Amino acid sequence: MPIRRYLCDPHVRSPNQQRVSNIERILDQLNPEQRQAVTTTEGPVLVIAGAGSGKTRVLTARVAYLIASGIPPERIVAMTFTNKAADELRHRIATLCDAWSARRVWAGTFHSIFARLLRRNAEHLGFSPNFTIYDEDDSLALIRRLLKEQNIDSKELPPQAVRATISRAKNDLVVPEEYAQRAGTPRERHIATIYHLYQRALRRADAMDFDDLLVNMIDLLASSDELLQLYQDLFHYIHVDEYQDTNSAQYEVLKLLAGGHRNLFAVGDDAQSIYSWRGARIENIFDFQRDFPEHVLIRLEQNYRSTQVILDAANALIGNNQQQIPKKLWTARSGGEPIRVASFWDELDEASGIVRYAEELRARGSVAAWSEIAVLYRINAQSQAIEDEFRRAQIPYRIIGGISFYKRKEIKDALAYMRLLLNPNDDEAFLRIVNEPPRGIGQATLEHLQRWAREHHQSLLAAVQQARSIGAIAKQKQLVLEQLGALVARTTALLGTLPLGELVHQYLDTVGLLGYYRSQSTEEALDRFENIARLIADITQYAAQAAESNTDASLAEYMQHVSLLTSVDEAATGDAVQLMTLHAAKGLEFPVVIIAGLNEGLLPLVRATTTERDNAEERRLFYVGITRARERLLLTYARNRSRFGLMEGSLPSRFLGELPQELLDADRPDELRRTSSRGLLAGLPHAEQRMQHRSTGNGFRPGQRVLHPAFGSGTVERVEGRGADAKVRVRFDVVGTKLLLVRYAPLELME
DNA sequence: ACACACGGAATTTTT
DNA sequence: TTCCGTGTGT
Ligand SMILES: Nc1ncnc2c1ncn2[C@@H]1O[C@H](COP(=O)(O)OP(=O)(O)OP(=O)(O)O)[C@@H](O)[C@H]1O
Repeated sequence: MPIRRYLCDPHVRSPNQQRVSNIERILDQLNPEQRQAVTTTEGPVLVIAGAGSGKTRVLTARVAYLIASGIPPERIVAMTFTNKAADELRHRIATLCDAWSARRVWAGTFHSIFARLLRRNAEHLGFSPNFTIYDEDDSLALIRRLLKEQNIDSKELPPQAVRATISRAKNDLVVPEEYAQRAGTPRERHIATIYHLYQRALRRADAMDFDDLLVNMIDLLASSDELLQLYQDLFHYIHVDEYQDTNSAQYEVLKLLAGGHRNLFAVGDDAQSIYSWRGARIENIFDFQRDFPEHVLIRLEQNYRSTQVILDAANALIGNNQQQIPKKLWTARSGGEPIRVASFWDELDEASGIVRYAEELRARGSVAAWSEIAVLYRINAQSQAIEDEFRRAQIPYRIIGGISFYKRKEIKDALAYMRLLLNPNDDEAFLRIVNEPPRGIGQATLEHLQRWAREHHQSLLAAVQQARSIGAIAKQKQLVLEQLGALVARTTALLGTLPLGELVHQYLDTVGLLGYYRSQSTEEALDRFENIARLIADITQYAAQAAESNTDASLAEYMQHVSLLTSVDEAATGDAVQLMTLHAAKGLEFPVVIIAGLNEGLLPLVRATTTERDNAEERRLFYVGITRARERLLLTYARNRSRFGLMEGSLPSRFLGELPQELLDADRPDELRRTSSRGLLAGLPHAEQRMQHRSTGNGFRPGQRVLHPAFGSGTVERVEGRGADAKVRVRFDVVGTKLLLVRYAPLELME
């Protein structure tokens, strides 16, 4: 069936003065290659280009160009990596075109755009429009419950591992049946069972997890020709930013949506692919070329962001990766400050060194604002020391990502109460709040309740509303439960009749959550109380804003917004140094970038399961970090780092040795030299080299002598399981036998 | 049902 | 060091 093509050639339309000048304005800011990418509006276009070459700028300009050419904004989709990036895109569109268009463009993460579409069409898939989006905690709690029901010991099969496996299966488009068929080991068969039950439970709870938002979107489009046609036609121009980090499920949807018109525009850089652990496939770049053979491939080669020095360092580093798409990248900004490589005694010293560096830049006037400085690190835990130092120096700083406000316990409890108003089948939410504040409902009562609910095919909330008929539960508790149920029902009926903030306030008050925290005098309780107050204020503000812009001010809308927030989305306030992980820095740029913790084992992060492929990804991660910098780069490492509260010697990262030494201004240049040319083991101390052998195949065998930093030496007695979840029973010479998870335990093989 | 102490094990990255 | 999860006592 041919798809109706949308008329969009600007030359065919009546030349409107305003429009033409807009188009000129948009194209003026681009170089010829960029312009080609923007004006090639029909058919598939793939832009593969290095860091800072203007990929995001091109994508934005293209959306603006289409709008200026008369394409209705609601027919344009732009998939971004974060909501914040989507907001920025909208903002740019508002300037380049107009605010009305900016609001109507479909800009957002895959997850948030799909969530919208799924709500509109929920019935097609047997969900209600108010379905709940389960976050990781909800999934995990559910999986724990299922494991218990199946009498599977959570030590044998860690819930987290099950969750990760299921998530990965979904992103790879492996459905439960298929997973079950492929399951070979007992462990896999257990996971297959849980996977199946998990999906059934989600359905019953009228809930989807993050991954379902992708999978169900595919199901939706695949299940109905009519819907597929509708959306193929509506979304006439599809854009994808950070294409190198899309996964199979996302690509599948793109193929479906672009199947008719084939107007798919993707920008990416294979050298910046850093989410393979989440199912991202660099191969999607090649699949694009295979599946859209008529595509136009565009390369951008000028970097507008960084100095020559920074770019040279980045290029040299990434050259150490074997497999990559060759790219040229040059900059007109010749020269530049050398890259400082600072060495410190330990991480505290390192943190204060970082703060001193920031202070100096500011004092010298090299930066005009704190926000021009970013501190990047590999893992969130590293932020602590740095944070403390900034606080001590009274320099404003802001942590991007980390533990989000919305992940705090009291906030999640409050949100769970709210979830029940929208979705009475949300058992996970119910279990979260049933005894929060404490109502004297314990395990025994809950088991009775759950049994009754299961036997009567009712949700827990529904069960509670008829608690009096559950004989197994003590009279007094029946009453408590029934009250709770009635309260939820009553509030649900009030939805839409009261201003949202007021309703939530009242609800959380009557339900006893506010009073619970208010009545305790501990600092922690006070904190929690204030956080909930902040949440209510946030809701009130959200509702007001929504009312102002004439969009839906409903609770459902707010909950959706909150569920799909990404860690970097929280709004910036004031002038502050930015602290974040290297992952969170993707797509950003700063005049000054400080990368902390350039230590072997930390960047690259080495774990028991580390492979050479992981290592290449660590290198890309460092590449992303370096290329965020415009003017100045400071790289730091510590010669000692504490692990488990124990100080240990630590070596500078092998990656430092991969940077051209003439670009560096290093405290201890001799330390950075490459010990041997290449390979996973290069530059590792002896103990760590031995440790590596384990992951490269020389596994544990009974009788093998091993060394553990805390338990000392011992002998392997037994090996259970294989791969990531293998366990070893070790009889230590001093402390006796222990069962250790190979993946985590810092065990070394001894000769 | 719940508060508390104890012991044991361990540190990724996040839509 | 700090987080869990389990077990104990009220
Ligand atoms: N033609 C141009 N003229 C002037 N500045 C440009 C041009 N193209 C891009 N820039 C600037 O270069 C910087 C990098 O652009 P952008 O973020 O779009 O690159 P990118 O390829 O998406 O980067 P990355 O992949 O590293 O995130 C931005 O500050 C942008 O404004």
